[in-house]
Amino acid sequence: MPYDPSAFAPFAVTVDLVVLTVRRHALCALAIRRGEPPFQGRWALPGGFVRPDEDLSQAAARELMEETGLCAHAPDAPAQANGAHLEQLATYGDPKRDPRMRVVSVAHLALAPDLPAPRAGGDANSARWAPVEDLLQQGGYGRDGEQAAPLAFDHARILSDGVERARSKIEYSSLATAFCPPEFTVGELRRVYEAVWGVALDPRNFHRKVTGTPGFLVPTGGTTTRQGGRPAQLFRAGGATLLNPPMLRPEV
Amino acid sequence: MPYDPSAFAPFAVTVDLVVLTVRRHALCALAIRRGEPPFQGRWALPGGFVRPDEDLSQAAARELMEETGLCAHAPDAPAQANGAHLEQLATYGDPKRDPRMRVVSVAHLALAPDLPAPRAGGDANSARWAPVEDLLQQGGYGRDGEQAAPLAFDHARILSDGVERARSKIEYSSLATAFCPPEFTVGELRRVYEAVWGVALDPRNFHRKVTGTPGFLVPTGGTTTRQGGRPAQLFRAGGATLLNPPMLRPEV
DNA sequence: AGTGTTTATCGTCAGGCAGACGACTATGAT
DNA sequence: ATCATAGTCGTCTGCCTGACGATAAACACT
Repeated sequence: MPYDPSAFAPFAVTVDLVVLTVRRHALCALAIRRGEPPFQGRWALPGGFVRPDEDLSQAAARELMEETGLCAHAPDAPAQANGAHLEQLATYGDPKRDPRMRVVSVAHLALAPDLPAPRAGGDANSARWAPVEDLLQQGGYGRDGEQAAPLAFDHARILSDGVERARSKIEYSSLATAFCPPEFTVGELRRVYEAVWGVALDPRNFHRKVTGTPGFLVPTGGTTTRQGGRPAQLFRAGGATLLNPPMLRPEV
Repeated sequence: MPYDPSAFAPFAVTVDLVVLTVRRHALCALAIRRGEPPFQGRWALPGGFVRPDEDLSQAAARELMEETGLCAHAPDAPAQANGAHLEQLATYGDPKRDPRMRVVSVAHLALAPDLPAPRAGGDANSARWAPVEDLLQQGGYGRDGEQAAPLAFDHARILSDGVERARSKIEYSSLATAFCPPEFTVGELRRVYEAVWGVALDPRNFHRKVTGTPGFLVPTGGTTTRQGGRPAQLFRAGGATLLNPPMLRPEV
């Protein structure tokens, strides 16, 4: 019986963002410290309400811009400088997920290159990049000895789902380049895979694989020694989005 | 600025269902004929409002039961007889997707074995299994010569996304068994892959692949000749959910 | 009873790709 | 000059897949 006016209750609809980047060989996510109850003082994912005239992806892109200054290039939007990959992740609507009211949150996943310090309404103290293991471990201690409180709401679940999506998606797509600056070396791309998967990869087999996949990497002609050692070729991301055959994640 | 009460507008939240099955060697979806405006008389996906005290997956399972009589076994629910696979697909929230009001729809994907005739509130004329190509082609003619009007709302997009999810997911998971009855033969499973992908597969290589993947199929000891020809072994779905290495979909 | 048809199942073989790893190159640091 | 670091090119072996031949066990005819 669709659309019987007495049959539906109003919901609040929000977007939450899992913004991932690779910093210092670790997969990190953007976390915001909550300034008000509930969960005051706890870390949470950035997010906010969807506006009445906004599509979900627009709302996610707007939040991403507000929190990080990144322009998202979704599949339907033109690519931009300093852009990030943005895609819908999943929707969370447990009736008790927000103690105040019924909130349905459409989570999005954003992948960005390493950035300068985050900003959150000018308050640098209330936003940070944190390794995802630190954010996900329950009741342990972070690297700085600070007690690691669980994330607010069901954000640990959302973050976990986002990380798993990223881990599996770089297997069969060229998405790992979204973690890299516009020009990058094969070694830098390999370190992205190593950080996201948390494993070590053989540099020689990795080089053979990525340079041998048509459309994955396009040489720019330049070289760099910013990682030390012998100069490495610079590449841009090629047009291919799907990797066939995929990059296999080592098991166990 | 989360949760400023003046900052959010109420939305209606619905679940829509992409219910897929394999009938007569074709991938079919459940379609409901709309009895009221807008899009009166057009075909649409089954769905309905999420109730105030219901989780999204509960709402989807309830709608599935109402429309088909199937009990969903989601990953967190116990398996049941006559059960179907159910998972969240994606969420659609374009401000204009429903002309009457702002509706955010959380689409779910259900996979079911071939069933008896569908029911829709007792009105058999308003629900049917239709090949997905018939539902997705715009302005053509269905097999029975009937003008094929596009699906209501953005349901063609939702159905298309659901079909693509199913097509890709049976590559790397054991999900194709969700289209089969509790006991099935290798040939029946192969016909599922052929119908979902729309290609012909080599029976010998397929047999080697599925019987050689540990945990995919468990022999029950029985045999059947319901497909004609030499008796075939019967199998149940094994415990494995991920196929490694995957079943590769032939390209082109 | 024999013949053809259908479906299932086992085997063989060649090519492609991945993991393991050796060898060499080009830079900066000591 | 030597070392450490990182990048790049090869080789070899084993596994998996695609392409197919061959056999097996049922049913439907004649």
